[in-house]
Amino acid sequence: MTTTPPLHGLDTFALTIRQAVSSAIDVKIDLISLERPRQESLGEFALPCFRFAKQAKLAPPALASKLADELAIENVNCEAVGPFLNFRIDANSLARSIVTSAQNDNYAGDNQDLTTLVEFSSPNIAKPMHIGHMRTTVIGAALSRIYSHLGHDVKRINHLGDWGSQFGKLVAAWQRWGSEDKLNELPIAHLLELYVRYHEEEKNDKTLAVDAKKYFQQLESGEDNQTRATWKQFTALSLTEFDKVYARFGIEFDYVRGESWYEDQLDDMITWLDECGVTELSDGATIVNLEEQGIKTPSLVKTAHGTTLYATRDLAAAKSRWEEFKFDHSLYVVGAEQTLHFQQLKAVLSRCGVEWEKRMEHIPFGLIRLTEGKLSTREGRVIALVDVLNRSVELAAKSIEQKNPDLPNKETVAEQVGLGAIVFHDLKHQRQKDVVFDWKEVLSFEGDTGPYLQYTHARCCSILRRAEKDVPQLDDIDFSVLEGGRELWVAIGRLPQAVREAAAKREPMLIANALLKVAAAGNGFYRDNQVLGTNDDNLEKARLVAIDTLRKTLALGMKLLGVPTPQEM
RNA sequence: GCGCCCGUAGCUCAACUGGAUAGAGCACCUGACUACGGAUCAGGAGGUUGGGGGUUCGAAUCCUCCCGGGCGCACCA
Repeated sequence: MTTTPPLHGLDTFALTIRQAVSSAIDVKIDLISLERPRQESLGEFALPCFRFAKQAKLAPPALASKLADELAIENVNCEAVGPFLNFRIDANSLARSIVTSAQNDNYAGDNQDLTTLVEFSSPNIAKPMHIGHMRTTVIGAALSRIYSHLGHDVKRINHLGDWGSQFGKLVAAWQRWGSEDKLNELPIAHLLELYVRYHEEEKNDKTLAVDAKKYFQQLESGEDNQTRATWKQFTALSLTEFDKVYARFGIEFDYVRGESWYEDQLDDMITWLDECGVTELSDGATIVNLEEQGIKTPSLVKTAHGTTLYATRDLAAAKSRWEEFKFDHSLYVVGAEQTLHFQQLKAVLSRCGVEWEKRMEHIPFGLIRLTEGKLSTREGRVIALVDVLNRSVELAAKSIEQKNPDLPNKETVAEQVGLGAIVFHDLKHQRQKDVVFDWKEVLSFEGDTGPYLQYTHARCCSILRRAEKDVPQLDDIDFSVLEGGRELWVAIGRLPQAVREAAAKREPMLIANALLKVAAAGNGFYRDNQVLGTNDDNLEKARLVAIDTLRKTLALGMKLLGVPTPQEM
């Protein structure tokens, strides 16, 4: 897979500069990596000369100024500032190059021939989705789109929590206190009520736990019994609810496969582990010892009373996916609290001697906490995901009523803005960090927010709409008119690198930050450069193209993140 | 107790993975012309990067020891 990646945005300039420096100081081009100057005013690229000073037998500042004198790069001016060499791209070719590049539909894209699995969202059946599910859903969906844009064949997998002893408990509760009427009316709420009641009464009623175990064994038996029928009903009802949420986020899965989907592969999994010679018995349970892999806690694949566990199912899922997809990458967008589980998973497979285990990767993210403490479904410390969405949309609607009461499609736009705020807020932070859920902050529409991007996008659409003509062809415009937009062109030109880095680090935040810079520069641009009504056809044409390029770039980035792009708001 | 993650402006977060004077938003203060949308823009104030020590040309970033917070540590998922 050593095809050279396509050059987008500032890439062409970076490459030219690196080539020139490489031959000037006789250092392999791979070793020359450009950085960003401290201040944008210094230029677009910087090269710290410390690393090459020794070989050149010059002090870093001397080398920098020597290079500044010697280098002659077309359309690039270089200047030494102390030990740094700063490169500044000629304004005209910057504008021309970036606009041309960003107008391409595949801007920041690639055609990497890879198969990438992304497992994300994965809510539990019979429980409402809460804000804890938001991060995996939003991050997973964003990563999927990013890889897709880079040409990967992406398989989105929703690994529903639809199996396990909890369903024995739920069925036990259902048998005692369940109500068909309530179930039909508010399915998830009723199931949650049963779940909570089970845990309350379990302490005093020992027969509950006995029943729960019995029902789960019935479920696992594979027979077509009453327990299974009940479970199927719960699953279907839950999925209907989940799908409503996914539809609002604009997310589609390629495979909705719960843990139960791997049910008939579990025996084979245990057999396979036995054949690999990695299993042993411990207190009646079947385990895989991982001490040699540096993990003290063994992986438990079968309980003493013969039922399978989370680990068993995930092992089966991993193997099944390998056999089906022969993936290049298999990413698990799952909370950081499950780090040990994934280490164990990979370690077990490693002990079994499979090579593809290395292609599996846990993408952890910090958990969402409330100011009152950790989320707990049982203790009622939850915020339902739909509540967050609804409140945000409601607030967006209010805002529209205030700012733009004549807007057509108010409801649709309110939905787009409300969701955009939430999605962007989630993706703005580094994955790994815990976040404290704060209504005020999540529902903010000002400053570095989703609505800010949407607003900038809408302003562009507005100008283009008022122009009442098609966006001019590129070969028909005078780029010298756009020389003043340096900040904007640089911001747009840096998006492709942000996309590549976001993909490599599995960190959508990098795109979010790059987009904020584009929007900020864009707002400055149309403030300083009046587009319409200048009575200068040449000027208007070029600036229309500029606005269209800004609009297009924002739309691309927002699409990757999952932030809707209304044309008016 | 052991392992992993985190600690940066009053608050929420950045800082190109070792580079230049640590940057944004919120909140606070000041300002924006009958110009394409004020969900915007321009400016001000705000910092001993939790603390000590070390590595080197150079540290928020790397190593080490403390302090503080979070998560996890086999018959739940």
